[in-house]
Amino acid sequence: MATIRDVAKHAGVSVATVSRVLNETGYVHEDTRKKVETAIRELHYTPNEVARSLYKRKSRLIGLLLPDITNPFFPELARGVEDEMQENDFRIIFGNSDENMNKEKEYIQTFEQNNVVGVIASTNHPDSDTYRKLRIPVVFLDRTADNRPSVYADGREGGKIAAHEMIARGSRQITVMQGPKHIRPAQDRYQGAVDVLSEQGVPFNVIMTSSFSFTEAGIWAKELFEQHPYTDGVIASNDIVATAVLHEALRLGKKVPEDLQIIGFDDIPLSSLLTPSLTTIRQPAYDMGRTAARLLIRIIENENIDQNTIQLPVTFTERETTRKVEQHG
Amino acid sequence: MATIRDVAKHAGVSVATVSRVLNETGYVHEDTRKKVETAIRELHYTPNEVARSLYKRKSRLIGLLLPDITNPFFPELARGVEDEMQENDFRIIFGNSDENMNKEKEYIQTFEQNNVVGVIASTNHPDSDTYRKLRIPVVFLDRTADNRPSVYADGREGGKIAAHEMIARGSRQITVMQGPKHIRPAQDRYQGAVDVLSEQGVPFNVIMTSSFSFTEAGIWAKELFEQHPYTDGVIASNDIVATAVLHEALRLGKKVPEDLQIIGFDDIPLSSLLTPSLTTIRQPAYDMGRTAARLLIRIIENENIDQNTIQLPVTFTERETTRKVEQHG
DNA sequence: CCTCAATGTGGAACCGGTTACACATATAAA
DNA sequence: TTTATATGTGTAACCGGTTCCACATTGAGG
Repeated sequence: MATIRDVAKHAGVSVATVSRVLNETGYVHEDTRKKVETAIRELHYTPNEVARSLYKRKSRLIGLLLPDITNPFFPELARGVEDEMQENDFRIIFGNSDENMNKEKEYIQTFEQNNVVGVIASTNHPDSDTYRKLRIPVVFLDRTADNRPSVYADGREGGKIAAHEMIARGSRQITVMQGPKHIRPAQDRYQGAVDVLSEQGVPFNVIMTSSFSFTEAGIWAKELFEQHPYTDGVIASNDIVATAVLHEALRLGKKVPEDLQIIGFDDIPLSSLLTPSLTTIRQPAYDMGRTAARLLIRIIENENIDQNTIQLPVTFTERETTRKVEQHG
Repeated sequence: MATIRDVAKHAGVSVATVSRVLNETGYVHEDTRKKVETAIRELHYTPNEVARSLYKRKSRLIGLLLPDITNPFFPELARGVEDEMQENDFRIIFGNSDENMNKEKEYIQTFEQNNVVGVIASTNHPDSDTYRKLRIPVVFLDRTADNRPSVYADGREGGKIAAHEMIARGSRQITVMQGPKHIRPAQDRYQGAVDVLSEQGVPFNVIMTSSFSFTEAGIWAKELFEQHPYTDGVIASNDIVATAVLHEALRLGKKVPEDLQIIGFDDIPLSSLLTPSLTTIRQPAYDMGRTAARLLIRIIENENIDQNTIQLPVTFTERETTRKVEQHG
């Protein structure tokens, strides 16, 4: 690999000059620039980012920490982040945390050790020391932290909408699936739904779940219908469990949406391809990723930020696991 | 951030000594080691990986290049790679190529510039200069290249199995969906299926598709039934299009598997949650990822490799979009 | 008691960039 | 003509680690 000194020698100038043309800083005579550029081309030179990063104490890398990329919601998020970062010449060191604080810590440490300029993290503990002590800008994604940069969708509102729509469509024996306790957005959704249901005096049951994994989703679906065989409406904690519930319901011979309505959460890509296609509370995952990336870049580049925490809207995405609401008027 | 010199001063030794205890190289007196370790702890010192990487010309980073993490097959792959790497103290710089040679080049360049020790890539052009000239070990994942390290599943065999099983289950008007031309594994599957169908003299049609995206999958499904309304068996190029075909078939009122059988490819997590659940040719994605990571690590660590290219088996995963085959005997 | 190998430690060069500073030259203003 | 300023370039220190080499010191073997 050619170094800047090779280029300098080849072009008959000093390394400082080469560095200047590389970075377009300081004065460089037009003729000199040409010579240097030729040398760079001839030697196929590309600057060593590591050396650069060492001196500047800043790389062009950012750290991305997500719970589990195997959950189809997160690839969308990741893709949004990546596309925006790519366009701005930042690259990504990526890790899955499995919602596990130790793994998180390990990754955050790696990020620091590699001089990343910023971090985007979906963590359940934004207030932990790990983040408080971090001297690198962080944007929390799909999570909130008071007054720290974050991009998220309004889970509580989503839960409320789900409950409202479920009631409006006539379900009266609703089951709410409470997502994993330690996952904040899951709890928000749950709370939102429960609030509305209580307020409206609609009876409901709760099924607790402890993960979002595909393998376990089926188990909870079974559990649901064993414990509450007569539910006529399920508000699921995300589209994965909603899919499992739908699957189990059909297996049991229930008619969806006639006997049973289901509302999911997230709107993962497959939701619209299910049969019946899944009614869900959509989160604009890709946009969230892009927005978070954009926010982080602005922070890194020291632009002044008008808005630290950005909330993106959730939208009720009506498909076929809910009945049509009667037109009034 | 504390540096090695801070630690040295604090412990009353030279930086060389600190480095020795850090790396467990050379001779260090037990008492000295203790002093240094205390200093490290007291200053919360962690070595700067960038400085290390600069001198050694090797980091603890590896580059992972996948086509599109939004396709549910790849997160499994990625997860396998990550888990194995994590356990061996390697971290990942990640990028999506969108099967686009320019993006690939860009990422490979970033990888080099950041001194990654190895690369895992799903590329359709393993023989391009980009990879030929790369002086960093590469393992091709989900792709083959003669005699270069690679981990993949036997797509051709998968295609054959699909065709055989389809025939064995009585479909006689088979439609094979030919995946994107530029994606090698897709073509292998296609070829495998076509070979068997031709050989057995079973008539079939072909639908060409040009991507694996969710949004377009629906379009091809529609196209399929417009052009070949009487097909009684679809061999899809992957589970995404298979899902779309299933969706469209049900929408058209077809009975699956009675009127129409469908076989997918990959076995993405959602396949088993569809109704009817999807019969598919399973690729052990997670294992493929782990295996590729393991292979790369062995190459990096210069262990001698008995087997350069590792082929993992595909398995016919019988579910509900195919009929039971009659028991003979 | 002497010699040599094993043990223990520090100084300084090095990795490949960036940049502060010194120094020269050309040009414009006084 | 003198002086201030803009333009152009090079030398060397620096970023924070690792490692080569030189230089003790210690202990075993002869």
